[in-house]
Parts: sequence; C-alpha cells; structure tokens
Amino acid sequence: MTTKDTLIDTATNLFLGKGYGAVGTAEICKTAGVNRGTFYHFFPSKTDLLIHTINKYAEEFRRAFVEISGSDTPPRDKLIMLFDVPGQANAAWKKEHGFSQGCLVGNMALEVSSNEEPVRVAVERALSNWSSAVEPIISSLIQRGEIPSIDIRRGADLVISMIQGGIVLAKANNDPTRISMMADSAFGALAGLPSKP
Amino acid sequence: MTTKDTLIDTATNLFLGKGYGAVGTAEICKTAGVNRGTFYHFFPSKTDLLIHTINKYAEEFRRAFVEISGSDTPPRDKLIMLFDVPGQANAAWKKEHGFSQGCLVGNMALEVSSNEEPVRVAVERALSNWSSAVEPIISSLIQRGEIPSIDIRRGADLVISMIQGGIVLAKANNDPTRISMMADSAFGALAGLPSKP
DNA sequence: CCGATAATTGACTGATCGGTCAGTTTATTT
DNA sequence: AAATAAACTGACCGATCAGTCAATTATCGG
Repeated sequence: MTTKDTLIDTATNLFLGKGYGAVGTAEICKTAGVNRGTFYHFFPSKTDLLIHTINKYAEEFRRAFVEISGSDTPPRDKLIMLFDVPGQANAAWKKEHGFSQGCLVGNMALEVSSNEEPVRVAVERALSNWSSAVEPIISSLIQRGEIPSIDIRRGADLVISMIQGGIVLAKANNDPTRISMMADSAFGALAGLPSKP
Repeated sequence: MTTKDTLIDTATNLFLGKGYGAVGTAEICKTAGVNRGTFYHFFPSKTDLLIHTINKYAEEFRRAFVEISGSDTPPRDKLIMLFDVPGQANAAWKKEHGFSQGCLVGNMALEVSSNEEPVRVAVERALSNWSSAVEPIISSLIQRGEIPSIDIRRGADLVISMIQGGIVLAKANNDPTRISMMADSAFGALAGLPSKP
C-alpha cells in the first residue's frame, strides 16, 4: 500500500467516524503513521484529500451495486440486496466501534457540500453513479411487468434516496437495522410511482 | 427577542448554512451582535447551544406536521403536504442563499451525533417526535382501507426516513425539488409494507 | 556510479478554536 | 436608596488549525 493510499484509507475511516470538520490533518497523519509534511506532498489541501476519499469510497460501493445488478437473482431480491450493502457495513462498524458510521457520501453531502463546491460535485457524481448502477434493476422490474413503466432514472434515484434516508435514521438511532427496514418498502415505492406517458 | 433566543436563531441559520464544525462561536456572536463573553453566560458550551437549536428547530417542524395531521384533508394529500414543509423551506433558502440548506436535524445526525451522545439523543428525540406527529395520518390511511393494516409506528418512521433521504439528494444536487419527488412515492411505499399479523 | 526525481522530515507561521474570568453595567427587588 | 442578581464586556489562555518550506534521505533510470 502506497503512502497516498494509506492516507486516503485512514482519512476515510476517520471522516466516517467523526466527520470532516472534527478531524484535523494532524490526527490523520498520526493515525496513518505519516509525517504531516509528507501529507502536503501528496495532497494540496485537506479538501483535496476529502475528494479522493469520496471518489474511492463511492467507487467501492458502485462496484458492489453493479455486481448485485448483474447477478443471477430475481430483481425484487436484488432490490433488497442493495440495502444490505450499507446495512452490513454499518452493522460491522457498529460491532467494532459501538456506533453507526453512516455513509461517507451522505455525510459529506450534508456537512461539507454547501461550503465547498468541488466536494458537492464529487458527492453529486457519486450518487449519480450509484443510480446508474441501480438502473438495470429497475429496467428488469419493468420488463417483467412487476412495476409500471416508470421513468427508470427516477426509480433508481428513489432507491438511492431511500437508502440515504435509512442511513440517516440508522445513525440517529444508532441502529443499523433501520437501513434494512427501508428495503421492504422500496418495491412498493417503485410500484407507486406514476407510469411514464 | 431575548439575547439567548437571538443566539439560538443566529446559530440555527449558520449551522444550516455551513454545518456545525465550520462555524465558530466567534462567528455566531459577531453575526448575532453579542459579546463572546455573554455567549458563555447563557450557554455552558457550544454543544449546549447546538442542542438548543436542534430542539427549537425540531419543535417548529413538529408543529407544522401536527397541523397538517389534524387538518381537514384526505390523508393521501396530507402525505404530500408533509414533504412540502422541508421542501418549501429548502426552496426559500436556496432562493436567498443560492444553495439547499438541508435539515438541521438530519445534518447534525450525520455530522455530530457520533461524537457527542447528548446531541445524538436530541436528534433521536426530534425524529421520534416527528414520527409521532405523522402517525395519525398512517392510522387514517389504514382506517380508510387505502393501505393494509401495517405497523403504524413503522409507517410513520418510513415517511420521516423518506423525507430525510430526499433532503440528502436535494443538498447533493442543490435541487430542493428532489424532496417533493419523494412525496409521490410515499404512499406506494406505505402500501407495500407488510401487513401486521 | 551518478544525476535526477520523488519521498520524507521537522520546525515554523499566523489564524482561529472553545472556553475562562475578573470586573463593569444594567435591571430587579426590598 | 440600598442590596442583590442578571446581563454584559474585553482581554486572556493553551491548544489546535491548515498550510509552508528548506533541507535531508531514498529510489531509480542511464
């Protein structure tokens, strides 16, 4: 693992645990075992590091979503599995740290995105990529006639949105199972969407 | 308006705009026109002020929800009106400040709740009170036979969760209409919930 | 083996952080 | 008017903040 990647991964965990503002570059470097001067050799600013963490984090989840999307499973089950990705991540984190971590993308959307436009853009792209990964599931749901022929993008956004909503409650109640509780409702939410003209 | 209330309202707006960590007590006091020493006459800590802002903010929204809940409108319409509360607040804020504000409770859930347990408790209670305010709508939906006889609390939590999810996307995309886009799906999501045994 | 490039170090800057406190002014009560 | 309490002031504290930089060490291609 390169020094740069170590810094990104360490920062990801610290940002997940305490938020962006509450974690200083000193803490990141100390935890990563990297000199603070070295930090600024790899990253021009703390914000730049944040964007790297968002992109890497988002890509990992995107891959998990794509894998589910392309798996050989009924689409309704895929829908449930989608919620399991952050659900299990939160459950594992809680087991280790005692509290729910949330989602780096959602966390930064609410904490930082209004202060720093490049961060908002990274967050927006992350969520958009997740939606794209989910779209095939919506399509196959429509093809099978299990839901009306809704706007696919809108359906995908709805799923991502419900995941994020579940995560907010999971963190507030320190209860990761809140995320999977949303899963059961996702299908109904899609089915209730207005059919495309 | 008392000095204490001025500080709470000023802090609410600043926290909404920049988050908790990015706003110092100095900025709060300067904006409110209050001496920094006076600040600590009314609040033992910045965290204590935060909790006051959360409680006041939560109560205002709770009242709005209760009013909708008790109004003379078909329950399906009430469901839509619920999403309009944060939806219009975000639209108004964007018109004035150029970006979506989010929701103070959701924002603090993700940014601060894992660092400071008293904040998490305040956030949890806020969301719980909102759920309670929404419950009568779920009940009347069931009574009318418009949705199956689901667990009322769970249905209410689902609605609050979907609102929060919409807000996350609204902030990430800087587009408050994302919130009302969730509204259309709320009924379907409730209808799809498993019927109580 | 040498030159160049990259990685790393540790000390430094100026600003800002949350919080404290002794003392002053204003308002309330007797 | 005297006494008490609440509101307010401004200077101060140590700690930490993000970011800079000149100098040193390690890596690696020719």
